[in-house]
Amino acid sequence: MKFTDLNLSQDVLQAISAMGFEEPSPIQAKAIPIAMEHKDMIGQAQTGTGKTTAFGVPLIEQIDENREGIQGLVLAPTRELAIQVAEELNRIGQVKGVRTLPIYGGQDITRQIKALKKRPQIIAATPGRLMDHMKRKTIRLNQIQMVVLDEADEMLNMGFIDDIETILAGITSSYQMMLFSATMPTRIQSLAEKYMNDPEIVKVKAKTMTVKNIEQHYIEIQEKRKFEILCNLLDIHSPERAIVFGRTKKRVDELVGALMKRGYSAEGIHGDISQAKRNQVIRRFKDQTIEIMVATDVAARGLDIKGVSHIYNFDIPQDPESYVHRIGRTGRAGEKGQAITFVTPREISQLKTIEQVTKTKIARQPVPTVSDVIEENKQAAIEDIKKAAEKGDHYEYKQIAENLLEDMDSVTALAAALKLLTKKPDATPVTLSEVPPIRVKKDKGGKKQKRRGSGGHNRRSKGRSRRKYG
DNA sequence: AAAAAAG
Repeated sequence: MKFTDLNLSQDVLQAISAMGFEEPSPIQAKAIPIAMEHKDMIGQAQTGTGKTTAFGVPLIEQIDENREGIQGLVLAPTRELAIQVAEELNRIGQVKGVRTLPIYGGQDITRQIKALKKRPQIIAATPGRLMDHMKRKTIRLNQIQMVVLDEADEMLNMGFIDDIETILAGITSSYQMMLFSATMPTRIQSLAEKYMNDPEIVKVKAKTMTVKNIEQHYIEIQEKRKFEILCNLLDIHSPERAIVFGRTKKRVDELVGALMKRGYSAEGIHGDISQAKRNQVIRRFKDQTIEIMVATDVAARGLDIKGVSHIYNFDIPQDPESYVHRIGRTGRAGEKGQAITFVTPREISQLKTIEQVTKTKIARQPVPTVSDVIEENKQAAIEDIKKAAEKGDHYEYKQIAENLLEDMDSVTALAAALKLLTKKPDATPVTLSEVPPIRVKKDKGGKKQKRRGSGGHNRRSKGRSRRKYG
């Protein structure tokens, strides 16, 4: 099947082909025709299945670019995701002239208000800031024709369901709705029942859900040795782009510091880092100014960055779902990817759970040693010499080399040069502070945790007492 | 216990 079989406008087809797409992914092939008939739709699809284009194409097609007012609304759980969705929609809508504006917290609101005055037809938003605009009446939702809930289960996990309901209640026009979610918990189902009109359900089969082109391994390792081993792995793999996932914000900060101390180009991203900085880190990671991005789970979901060759779970993820999302940042668009998870002996049972739930075998890998690194560096030095020899711009060195060979034999000279070229592993000492252990959820059959009744908004008091030190 | 999201 081709995009040209989907009854799309010339403008959209041209934009898609400029983006380098020819064949729709399974979810796109199913979702686009349904949505084009103005039907409500639920898409159960994991990360990396081409969801954004699946809702983006019908969304853009249905926009009247000559009309004023916001006609399309996409809600996403994280700011980065909102930005990324807006970028993708802008690409799809480029030829047709449909403009999408990202609306998210942490960015100067007057700047957003100014941008809203330029009349985007679509906004891609995180819930909090959108509600802020609604209260300020700087956004009108009386022209909305299509609403998309992206990563709905994650928005549920993050406690956005009430916000979503508030937002939906604030839309005065009638609209078509598309909902995307990797899982379908009851609360999502009831949300769908309440707000959707006889939705068609599109599932992407488990086969395409599992991420086949990602090599998955784990290394059993003591907490204290994690950093050394991470460095060894980075040296051996020399990844094009790598994401290192840590469990806490503090952990991420410390890892970045430690990596930089060892001379790696790494920057961190987590919820306490300013939004401007977060955006900058993503940009720098994309354009390869930095090779390593260290992140909390803020970057686990949905981020679509090309050329992420390696994922390192420095700390094992909380739950199987998080695992799937984290490793899904690699192996995108048919590329190959490697995911390596550090597991301390006490965390082995969690790894087993991940294997069971994801129905994949995660193979154990031996701990890479310093001599592995040196071996790898030797190979790299050899490659460098070969490449330089092929390049042939070393004319000025030839005479020196010949002089040198009068004093010693060629093997000795080359061996010495190779030794000099072989990088030594950096052993700058670093210490990371301890990370609090994960409390393992025990599901003692039947007793389900329930949310407290309505009005049970968990508000944090300002003067919340905090234990200082011991 | 931690993370995200409105300041």
